[in-house]
Amino acid sequence: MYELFFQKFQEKVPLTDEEQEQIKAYLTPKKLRKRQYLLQEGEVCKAIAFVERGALREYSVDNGSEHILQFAIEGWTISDLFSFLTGEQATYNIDALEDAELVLITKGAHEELLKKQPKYETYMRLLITGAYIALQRRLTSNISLPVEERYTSFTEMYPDIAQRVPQHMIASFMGVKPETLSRIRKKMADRK
Amino acid sequence: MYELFFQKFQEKVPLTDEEQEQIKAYLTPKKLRKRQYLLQEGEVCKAIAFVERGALREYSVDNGSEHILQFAIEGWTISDLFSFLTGEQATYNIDALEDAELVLITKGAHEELLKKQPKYETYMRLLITGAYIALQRRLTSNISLPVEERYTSFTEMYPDIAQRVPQHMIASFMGVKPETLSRIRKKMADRK
DNA sequence: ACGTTTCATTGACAATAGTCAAGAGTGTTT
DNA sequence: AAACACTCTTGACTATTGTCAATGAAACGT
Repeated sequence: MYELFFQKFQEKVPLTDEEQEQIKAYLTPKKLRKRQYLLQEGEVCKAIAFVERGALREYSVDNGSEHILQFAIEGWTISDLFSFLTGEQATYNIDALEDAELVLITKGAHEELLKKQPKYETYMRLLITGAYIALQRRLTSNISLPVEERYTSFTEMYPDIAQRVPQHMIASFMGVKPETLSRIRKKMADRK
Repeated sequence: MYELFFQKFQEKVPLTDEEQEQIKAYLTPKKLRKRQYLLQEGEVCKAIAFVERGALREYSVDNGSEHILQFAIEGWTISDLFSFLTGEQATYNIDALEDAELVLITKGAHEELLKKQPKYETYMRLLITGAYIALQRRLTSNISLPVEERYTSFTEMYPDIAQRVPQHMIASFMGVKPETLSRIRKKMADRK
């Protein structure tokens, strides 16, 4: 249990067996069925979730239309960090696209681990730094590139997600309508 | 010297006088004239820069057109983090929009401080976490909202930047052409 | 104070993306 | 097997944004 979680952890920060056991004591397993919510807008986000198996999405809703901020498959971490850290209401929803097994770090666990295990703080710092750099790149491509090129680089960067997730969600992730993405794919196919 | 740097630091992590002196020893002051580069695409980013005075921008260039990823005025931190951390070539440019005074944390200083001063690591973690949350919000508004609403929330969120920076750079930051922003502003003005 | 560059605005037109509606194909449930 | 929900595609039309070019105003450097 928690194999993938500790594999990813140790890629960033190596741990002794004792340290691993110590951290393990703070983790909570959770299973989620397809379509089940992990978090709904308006609630307070009570945990950071690491995905051991399955696929989730994080999205906001605006006039009834959904905008996907993030996907998370095996090995990824997902949360509404702002709500988690401040205790304010969440502005995002998180739900399961496939049946999923998660490792939760609750708020209490997070605070204790920060106090007691310096390597946890280092891991968190590196995790967020990586997420920040990835997000900068995504934003850069969003303001710089035409939709077609954004789609191409998405499928190249995340071929696994592109296959597992419905197209209209990829459109939503990219910030365009499903019809638009469909037409772009057609144009790309016609050129070949 | 470094007043604002330590003010911002202590807002996140309080320091004793000795700790402050210890950290101060690792910092490097730097002045930049308007239009001068702090970093050019292709170089390796050698420092994280904190702005004591003045204004900078970070941007990428794509077919001759510039796309602004970030502004940084007094109290903000700016860097090509990916290049800084990995030693790879920078993909962004950073230059001064106004004469500026900076506090630099060089790569060597960063590594030493991480080893010797746990509060520095905590500060970095909190700094990047805040930047990450802000970036998530910006991306959400980019994929969710029409240009006009993005412009309004930009001017409300950063009225100081909106005043100090040329309009075409705000357009670039938002991912639209200067003509488009100009027309949107006209439409907003006409409605009143 | 001068000439030069940078900026913002506007117009005419082209390209791109959104909207609304219909239909076909899948897979699931009962 | 029939009914249903979900997904993707396509067409016709609208709205938004980009492109190119010109102009006037402001800011800048010397």
